[in-house]
Amino acid sequence: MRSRTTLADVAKRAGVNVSTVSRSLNQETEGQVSKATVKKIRKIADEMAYSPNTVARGLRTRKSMTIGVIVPDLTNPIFPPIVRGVDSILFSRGYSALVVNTDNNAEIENALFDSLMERQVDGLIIATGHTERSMIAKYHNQGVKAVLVNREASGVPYPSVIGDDAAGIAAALEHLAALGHKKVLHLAGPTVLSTASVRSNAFTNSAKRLGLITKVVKATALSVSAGEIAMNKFLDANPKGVTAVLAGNDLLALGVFHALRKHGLRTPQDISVIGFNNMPFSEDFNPSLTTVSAPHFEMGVESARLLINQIEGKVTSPRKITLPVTLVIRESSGPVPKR
Amino acid sequence: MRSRTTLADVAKRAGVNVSTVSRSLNQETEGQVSKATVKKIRKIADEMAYSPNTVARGLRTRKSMTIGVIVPDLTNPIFPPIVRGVDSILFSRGYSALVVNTDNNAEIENALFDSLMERQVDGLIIATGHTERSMIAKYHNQGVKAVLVNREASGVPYPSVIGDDAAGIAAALEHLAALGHKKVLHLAGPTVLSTASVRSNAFTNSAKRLGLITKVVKATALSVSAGEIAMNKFLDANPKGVTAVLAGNDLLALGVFHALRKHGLRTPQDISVIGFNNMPFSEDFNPSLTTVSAPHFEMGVESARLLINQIEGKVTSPRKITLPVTLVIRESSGPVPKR
DNA sequence: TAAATTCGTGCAATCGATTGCAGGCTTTAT
DNA sequence: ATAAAGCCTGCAATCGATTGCACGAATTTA
Repeated sequence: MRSRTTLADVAKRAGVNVSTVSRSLNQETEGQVSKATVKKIRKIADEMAYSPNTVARGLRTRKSMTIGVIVPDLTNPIFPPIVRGVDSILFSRGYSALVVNTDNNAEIENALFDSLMERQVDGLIIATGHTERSMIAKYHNQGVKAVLVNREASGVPYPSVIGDDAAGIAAALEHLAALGHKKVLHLAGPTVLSTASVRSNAFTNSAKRLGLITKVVKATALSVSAGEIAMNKFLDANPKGVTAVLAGNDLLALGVFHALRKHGLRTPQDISVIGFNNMPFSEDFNPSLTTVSAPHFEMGVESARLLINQIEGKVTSPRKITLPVTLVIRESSGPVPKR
Repeated sequence: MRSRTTLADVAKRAGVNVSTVSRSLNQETEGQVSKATVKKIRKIADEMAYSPNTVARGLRTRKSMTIGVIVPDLTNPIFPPIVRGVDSILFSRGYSALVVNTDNNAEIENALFDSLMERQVDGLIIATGHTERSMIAKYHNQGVKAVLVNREASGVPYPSVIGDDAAGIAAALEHLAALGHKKVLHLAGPTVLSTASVRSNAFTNSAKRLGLITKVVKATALSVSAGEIAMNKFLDANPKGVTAVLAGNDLLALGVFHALRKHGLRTPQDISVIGFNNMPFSEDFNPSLTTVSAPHFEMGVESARLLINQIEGKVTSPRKITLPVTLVIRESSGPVPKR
């Protein structure tokens, strides 16, 4: 890389001290310099295509203008919208995002955390879902500013942004009940993941209120293959156990589709399926997936706002933002089959 | 953020100069310090949980250990795998990736480029597809190290990593020809995007070789909605014009599905559809999509390798890496309908 | 044994910004 | 007219590392 023009270069050409150049180019300090000088220096800086060295500035100001965004896996389609939401706010405020993937692995997460700290990130947006509090506690002990997104955060010392999972689950179950379903399976994710346990609890509560007969099975991960395996196992044991499945997320629901197909069952004629997230392309599945739509982009936006407020010491923002979700009814849910 | 322990802190506790600490902790320079001292300092540094300040180091060494990754849009599902491939290599070599989205907008791309330069990135991985050379030329003029990924790069001064699009298109057309198709439509992306124009040319060549009757229509973007709009228009004009469609990518193919459904046509009974990329979940579309599978993760891996070699001045690597692609036959392609 | 190396460590400059302090020059107030 | 206040600008320290150079001590060589 060719070396770029520095403050000193501009200063020399303008015949002034670097400090004057620095003050002239900075919004907050230009008042300390005469209008004429500011104008002259701005012009010269423009001509020389000066642009500040963020690294040098960061060293002096102890602010890197960089935010670490910790997600489990970017190839899970709910995360790109969150990241883009985060980015949209960060960029407009001059920050950049350093996105890292943990693959839900604590060891990797630790290494990534260290790497982010070495890079002097100004804060963290955490979208990983482990209920394990120790990691979060560690961050907090080190005085790290952070916001949690898309994960429950009760008892945790950070603000959070989540979708209204309980309301979403309730809406889904009401929809199934209205279609006449009485026996419903919840295919839950592993309870160590916070979204999984929240949705699982919501399922139990709502189902009881609606008087539904329920079963719950747990998948070992929030993935298509884990969903397929768990559902295959369930169907082998209880071929006619339920008329509907509420999955912990859309990936699990997709796994359910695969399992049902393998068992020769049709959706929704034999069994209805509902997912959660309304992830991209869920409308294009076969059949299109009834699911609870969560506002991932907005979640990213709000979490970035919260974090920046925290960093810049603005008024204390709400500790917890819950965004509304909506049930999107598509082909995969239908009336309970007639006997 | 609480301030972290610095070299000076360790030095004071060890009763030595910072330079000795620095040399002791660095792989390449520890030979300059006595074994005993190294051991003692390492121990103290460990106890004090010292970890280097990348910003300060970067200022001095003029290396930020950061790479800019420029993509059009992270929510396009082919990019997350590329990014993760890039990341897997970068992380293992101590680099971090700063991923930015241009939305195919030149103005935004310029602003992001400037921002990346200010952050002193050591190099760029460019996955945006504009055939526009000016931007790339500008990068090169500024002495920026870069690698292009998933885009044609002939006449451009940077190495590149691409899938073998021509072979993929050929395989797809041979498959259609074998199924008896004679009249095939190519739904191309906008020619300003390099992948679109490469595939379009490959289509024309292969089709001629196979003796197919062809039509080509261009969508205004590589997106589902652009594909749907273009295909609707085509079907309105030529209801029975072709028996198969080869789309420029999977998103366009999905748009074709939508348009066909709207026109009451079945896939593949009435019209076969083939996509390109084998993006995640294309196997779950309705019907599952026959498509050309491109190794996106590996493309990310190879591009990161190429870039690091370039940065670290290793042996000149090949200028262009072409990775093999494979046709994945699924439900959306079938025999030509009988009259 | 003396000279020449080698070894281990410290000193101080450097990377490119920001910023407290000081001082010269105007301007305003008395 | 003179003191007080304000306005500009420069000097120099600082952020936390890396690294060329120097120098005394230890080791090798002749």
